Amino acid sequence: MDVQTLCLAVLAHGPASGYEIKKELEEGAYSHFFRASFGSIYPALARLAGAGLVSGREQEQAKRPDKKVYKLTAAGRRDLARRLQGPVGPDYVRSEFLLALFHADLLAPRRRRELIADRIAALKDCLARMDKDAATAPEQCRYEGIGPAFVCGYGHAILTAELDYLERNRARLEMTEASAA
Amino acid sequence: MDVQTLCLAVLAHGPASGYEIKKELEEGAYSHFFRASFGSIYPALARLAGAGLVSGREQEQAKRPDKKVYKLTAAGRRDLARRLQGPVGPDYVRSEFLLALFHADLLAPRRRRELIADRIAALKDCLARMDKDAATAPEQCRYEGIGPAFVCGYGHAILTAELDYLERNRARLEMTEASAA
DNA sequence: CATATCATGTAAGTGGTTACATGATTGT
DNA sequence: ACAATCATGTAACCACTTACATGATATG
Repeated sequence: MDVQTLCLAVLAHGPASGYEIKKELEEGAYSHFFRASFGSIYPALARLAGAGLVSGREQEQAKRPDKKVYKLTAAGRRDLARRLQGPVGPDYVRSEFLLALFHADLLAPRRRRELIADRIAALKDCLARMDKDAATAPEQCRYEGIGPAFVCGYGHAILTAELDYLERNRARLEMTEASAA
Repeated sequence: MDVQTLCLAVLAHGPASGYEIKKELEEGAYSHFFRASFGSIYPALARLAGAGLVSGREQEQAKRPDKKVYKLTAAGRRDLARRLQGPVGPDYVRSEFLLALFHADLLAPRRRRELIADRIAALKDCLARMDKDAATAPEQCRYEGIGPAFVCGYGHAILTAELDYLERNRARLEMTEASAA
């Protein structure tokens, strides 16, 4: 699953520029299950346009640089649907946090506490943003429909479980080596 | 966080060959938060050996190809500890499953059912294996100590939350377009 | 006065995967 | 017979990231 498919997917919810797609990926709902940088988004968009799957139109802006707003073509929407029919690969997860905690025995107690505290803060922050997003104007939301709602609920459930686990079990890990032995 | 660090991490729990490290990564506890292929493991091991962080010794085997068993040197263990002190980056997740469900409106009802059913089966399978592993001989386990136990519990909590969410909410998604509209 | 946001794009570099090469042994 | 497991390694390829190039406007 490459960045091209990802751009197609974001554009399925409405027109956007490369810059806006990036923002969507790092702040929006997609941030929980995908990522991409400018260096891959812009070339992907150019190739999609070349293949006729998206159409871009230059848009002038007052007091801001011009931007190229892309939108899905009919062919692009069909292509996305076709790509989503294909077999889904397994989730790919890479967590430096869990790698570090897996080796808690090599970590100083304060380092363990720091890791856990930071993660708890990040989880709370993320959950707060999700709750706020869900509360504000369900009509004017960029993502409507059953799919986004289902996936957001999925992400919310995972984050809640993580937070719950950490709060219940942090004491086990934060003991000093001496008391743990 | 590269494959070298990962190899160092696996070897911190005991000596292993490249082949065994790969198995550990796709079947063992690490599979939940990291991945790597032979094409990256063997060169990583060679470079670690060159840097004196691991030492390899050829081991002949009856009725099996020879293998090179690597183990951490004192310098390697120090180096791993140092690497784990560094700031941990954010988790990297890439889920084709969630990308597909995010666009449930482009999926046929039976496709949605198929995706959910497959995922539920995979989750149950994974949880069953974890429960079995946890039950059998805590003494002879490759991974002992608080770190692995904590991380396994973490993974278990996430998988359980996913399974729970899917079973509670699958009906929302599996309705036909007609009844959903 | 410096930093952040908005905005697009390219080039170099990297870190990885896939496929290939090789071959005995064990299970179906 | 055929596929899977055990076992190591290389080479070609690929997608993606980082850094660079450019520049206006807003914010602290």
